[in-house]
Amino acid sequence: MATAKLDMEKLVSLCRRRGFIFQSSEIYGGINGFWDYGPLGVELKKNIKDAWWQDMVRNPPPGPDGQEITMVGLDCSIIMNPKVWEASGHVATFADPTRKCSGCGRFVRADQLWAILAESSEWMNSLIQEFTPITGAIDTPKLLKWAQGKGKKLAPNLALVRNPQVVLSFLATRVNGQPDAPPDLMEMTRYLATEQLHATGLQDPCPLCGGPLGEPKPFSLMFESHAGTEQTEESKVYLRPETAQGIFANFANVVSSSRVKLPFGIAQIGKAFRNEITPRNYIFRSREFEQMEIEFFCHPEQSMKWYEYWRDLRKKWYSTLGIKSDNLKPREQGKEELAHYSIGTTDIEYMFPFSEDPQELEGVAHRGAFDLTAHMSKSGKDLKYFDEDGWNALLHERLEPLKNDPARREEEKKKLNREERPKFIFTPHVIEPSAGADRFTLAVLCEAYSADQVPDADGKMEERLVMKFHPRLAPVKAAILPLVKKDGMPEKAQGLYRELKKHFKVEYDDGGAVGRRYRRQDEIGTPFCITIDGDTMKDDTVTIRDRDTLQQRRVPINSVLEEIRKALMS
RNA sequence: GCGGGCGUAACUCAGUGGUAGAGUGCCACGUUGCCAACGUGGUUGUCGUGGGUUCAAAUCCCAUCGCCCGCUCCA
Repeated sequence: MATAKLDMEKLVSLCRRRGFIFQSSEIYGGINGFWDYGPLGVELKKNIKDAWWQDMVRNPPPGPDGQEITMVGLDCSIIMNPKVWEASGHVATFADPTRKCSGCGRFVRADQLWAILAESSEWMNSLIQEFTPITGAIDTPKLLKWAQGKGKKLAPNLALVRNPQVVLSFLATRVNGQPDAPPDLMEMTRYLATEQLHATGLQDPCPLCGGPLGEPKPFSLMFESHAGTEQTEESKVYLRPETAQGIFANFANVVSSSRVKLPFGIAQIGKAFRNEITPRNYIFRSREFEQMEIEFFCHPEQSMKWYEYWRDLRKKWYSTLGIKSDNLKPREQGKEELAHYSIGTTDIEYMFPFSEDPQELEGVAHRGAFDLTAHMSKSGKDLKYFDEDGWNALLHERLEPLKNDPARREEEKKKLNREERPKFIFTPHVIEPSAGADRFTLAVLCEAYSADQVPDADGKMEERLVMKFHPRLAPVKAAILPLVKKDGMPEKAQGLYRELKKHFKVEYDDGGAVGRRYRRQDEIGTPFCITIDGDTMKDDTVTIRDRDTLQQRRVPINSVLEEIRKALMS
């Protein structure tokens, strides 16, 4: 743990120093849970998003039966009609009134308070054995003893524990005042939680520490804003907490406009916002983040096959971009963990250095027909799919034999329309591979970070900091370096630089000794250094230095483009 | 949100009431023919922020913001 934490700090420091990631609004003291990508960070993240788009949308691998699969893209607005979030369940789920304990600061769902107190509150379970609520009898000495013993440990902020004399006297007044209506368990508990009855009225206790709970307040993980001039409840809008709902809301548009047939997927990369209670672990859990999501629509009967396809494909994708499989942990969620709509979910997790446990990079969820059904019922629009191919095939099969008997043919057609056609109209099931672009960027940074030993000019071994990015993801693909700043080398090098920058992000650097320049490139993970030396001037060859092996190869200057391209395809 | 720790240059850090520092980096010039070379010169600060105590505050006190760790939350 100690070494893991150290690595993380070094990584954060490197990312700041070299311009990968900055804290947002730093000159104003920063803002918790928001991050900026610097000049190198933006290249890295863009490469990640481009790789995803290329490999999943433009060139997805064949499906489970070797067939080509259909993928299209979408880019939806961040703010949508708020009804979208009512339909998806986000408004309901997050509008749950929550109460904050002023003692320990923890939050309790208001509607679950008494259930939690009755079932899983440790101090309540202990306290309940000290009195006999059925008769309403109160054993004051027993309660006092509890308050001074077990109570001190279990419920340090409970009024009874903090000030037993006063609390018990309030309770006694109540019991003696209305002997015909003894307090029930709930009322008695509230008395025991109340220290200043006249000032505050009866209090509800925190199930964890016994402290008084505040008023219920709706706690939403969604950021709110207003659209339009008036800031009223009617103009309230939300910043999307996920990109997925924009896809569902556009399902019918895509089907009717782009000639796609089931099964097919819709992909989207975009920002999402969640007002996380505790943003933590660098860019891992931030309040503004970017998702790379696919909603893959398929026939319900084939959905398990597609679920497995995406689960396996998505894990493999991370490996092809240089994430060691040892650090990648697919984890099938347990039944109790699953969201209520999900038939199955696999989290693809990564062993980040900041945690002993693997943390989620991506969730591949089988969402069934939940989302389309929800939007159908909320919007009143038909989002079912009509399998025309299947229907036409059936028509052909049944009507072809009757082609010489028009009357029977017509009759059979009517019958099929009545009895068989509805079977080809259904709500597709959805497989959702939902990846975090920032989380993967962080994983790539963690995975790439390494220190090795290399000999310096005197042959002495010394530490070298190197970011071993996959060439495809590296923010800079190659550095063009004149060995020395004379004899026409800079000019020659600049010529090559101008040629290469048409194709890739490359850097030109003629400052200082070449060794220093190599190390600088190592630290930002540039896979290749192209050096122009004296021989280049004679025979138009250059050396290509490999970041990881430090080996140099001499190649013709006009083959450099192809050499880099080859590495990017690997 | 609670508890604990921390906050000084781009980075790592020293500085415990009396002139704000070091190393690294970065920039320029010279030199330099292959792995953080060398020389010379230069560069960087609201000491996180605000207030208080004091003749005097990076240093002591209070508040606040941010970061880290733990709790909690994570559809």
